[in-house]
Amino acid sequence: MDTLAPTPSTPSPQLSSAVPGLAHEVEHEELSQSTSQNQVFESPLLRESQTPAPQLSSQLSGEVERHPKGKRKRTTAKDKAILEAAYNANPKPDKAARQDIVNRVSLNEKEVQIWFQNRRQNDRRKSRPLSPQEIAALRYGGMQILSSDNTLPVYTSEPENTSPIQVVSSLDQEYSSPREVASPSKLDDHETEQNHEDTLHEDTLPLPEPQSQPQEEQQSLPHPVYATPAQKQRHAGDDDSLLMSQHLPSSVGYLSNRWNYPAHSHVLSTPISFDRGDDSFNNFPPSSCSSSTSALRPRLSTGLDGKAEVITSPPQNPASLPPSELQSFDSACRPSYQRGPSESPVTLPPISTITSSLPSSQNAAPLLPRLARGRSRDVHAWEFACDAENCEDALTVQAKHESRGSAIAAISLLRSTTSSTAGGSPLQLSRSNKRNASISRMTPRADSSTKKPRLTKGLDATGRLETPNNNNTWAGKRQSFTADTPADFSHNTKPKSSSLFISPQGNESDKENWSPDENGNPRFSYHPPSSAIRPTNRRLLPSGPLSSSIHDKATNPRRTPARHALIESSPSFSLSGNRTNTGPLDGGGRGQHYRGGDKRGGGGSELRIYEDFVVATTEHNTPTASRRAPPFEDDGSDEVERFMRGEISPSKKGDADAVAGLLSLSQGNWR
DNA sequence: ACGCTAACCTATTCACAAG
DNA sequence: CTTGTGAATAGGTTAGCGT
Repeated sequence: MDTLAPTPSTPSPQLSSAVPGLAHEVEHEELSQSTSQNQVFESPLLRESQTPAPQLSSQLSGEVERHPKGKRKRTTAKDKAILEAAYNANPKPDKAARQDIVNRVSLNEKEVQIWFQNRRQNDRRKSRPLSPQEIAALRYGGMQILSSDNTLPVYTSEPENTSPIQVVSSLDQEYSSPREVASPSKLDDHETEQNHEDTLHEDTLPLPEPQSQPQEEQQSLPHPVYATPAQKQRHAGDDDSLLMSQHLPSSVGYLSNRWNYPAHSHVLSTPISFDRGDDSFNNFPPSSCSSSTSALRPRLSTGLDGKAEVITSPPQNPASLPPSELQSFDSACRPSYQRGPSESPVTLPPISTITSSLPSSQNAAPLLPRLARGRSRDVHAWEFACDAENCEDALTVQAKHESRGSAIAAISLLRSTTSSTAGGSPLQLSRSNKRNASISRMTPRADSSTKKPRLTKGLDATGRLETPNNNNTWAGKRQSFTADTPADFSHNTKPKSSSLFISPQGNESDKENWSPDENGNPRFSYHPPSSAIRPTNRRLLPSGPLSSSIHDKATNPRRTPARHALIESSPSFSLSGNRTNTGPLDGGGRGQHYRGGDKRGGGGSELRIYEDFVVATTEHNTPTASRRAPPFEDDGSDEVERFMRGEISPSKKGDADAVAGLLSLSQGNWR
């Protein structure tokens, strides 16, 4: 929106006179001359009272709308362009660079600094890994699409024409890409199943039918290196990401970017978000181990031949798998995770990478400069490094997910993660933590002082893990949450759900999954229903509340699909009913975003589906589910199939919730 | 070891523009 | 009126420096 309102005085007054529409250079010179003097060290306040500024002030005042107290000036398009260029060149300009920029624009240093800050933040948000909820949301969205795609044909009389998109609930519309729309015909039972399986995993959609080319392409994924953005994208998608990218065109850009993030490191790292995961992730196909993994998996999977096979055995929890298998899983996955060369020393800052990928900018530039930076300020670099380092973690994580949770795996993950994090990069840790900071805030902290606890390695996951008693109290201890997981796996005790939620990283990110109840008391989003407590492999699935909440929201026409999907859905979908502020979407959770009740815990509720029977039971229980899922009710085995077939047609009303609920159900079913 | 400072970051709030 | 986005602010953290 560069449509900044150039105030009437438009042609950037200050310069305009001097340099109306000139190129930056020109502008630069002139400005530099004029501005440098004036603006350079203008007090921050200056902008407000730009008037005072000497010569230009008058002009400036014209250009930049002065914003008295409350009014804010918008950077002019021109300035913005300059800033963008500068940003692309170097997202974190040092003082000199900033100064230079200042000279070129009509902003003072402070403003420039802020601009960059905000820009980075913005960038970060975009590239930020999706939270589980978000992913879930997306996933569901994808599901819808898929289902719709698939299903429609089946159910609708017009198999071919029906554009999936149409079918797609409003929610997804934005997301639905042509691709997704894919072939209506493709659904066959297998497919359906398959879709189901990886649902979002389109890549895995092998489909008997040829059409799914995209998928084929996708399948070829496990490339460690992605030279092109496209590849990255693809990669990202190994699973979810891919899916997302496919599903989310518009927003997607941003979503997909997130996923790409890691890609650039050449490492197929699982999106961090996975790590954070709550179970929602588990449902996801292992991102990194796409094909191979899928093959290995005992659940619905794509055959090597690319055919979707439904493995009746519900996706198991790691627990169900013998260690050996887990191992194999793990190993299987690893290949895809191979560390790229870049992994080691992380040199490339993600953002820069991203930026580099961006068309406009001068790609090359960004990277080097950063390296030069003396301070390790370049968070990105470090983060990235961390990511890279974490690849292993990711792998592990992945493995974990794959395995669905062996205690061992989980533990190892947590530990490794922790250690790596701690040792390697505080940044990352901090980052992840910070990301969730809002959440954390929301969550009552036991320890806490008002201040945020320092993010130190020991404190996080590790600490928790080591904290003994965490395991049991299901309720109060959200913090132990992480720690619990492992235990859960091993024990299969109530916290089972927790296992689901475990964040591989084991750090604060887990908090994301925490959601304070209305009272502010900590609780797991998914409260294990009494049944939950049962020792079994049952896993909680999002459902009822979810759907309900979603439903409500979804119905709100006003909400943009994106929002729905991500924000609103997320909460609902999210295992944790509450999405914390940090929504990716909002990225940072702008306060405004909260409005919608994002904060509200939608979760609060009650819906928890447990793996096995859940489908059956839960469905019944959940209003939404019941509504939508009727078809499933009779037998569990086909549920998925049926679902995919569209019996549950996600009618537009299709409300995400419905779909979501179904999905979750189905998922639960698998598992 | 401390205190400072500068730079960053995240989360939020505010304003504004657009639908 | 709602939503999305950009500009600003507040509170924190970290690293480099000087004492």
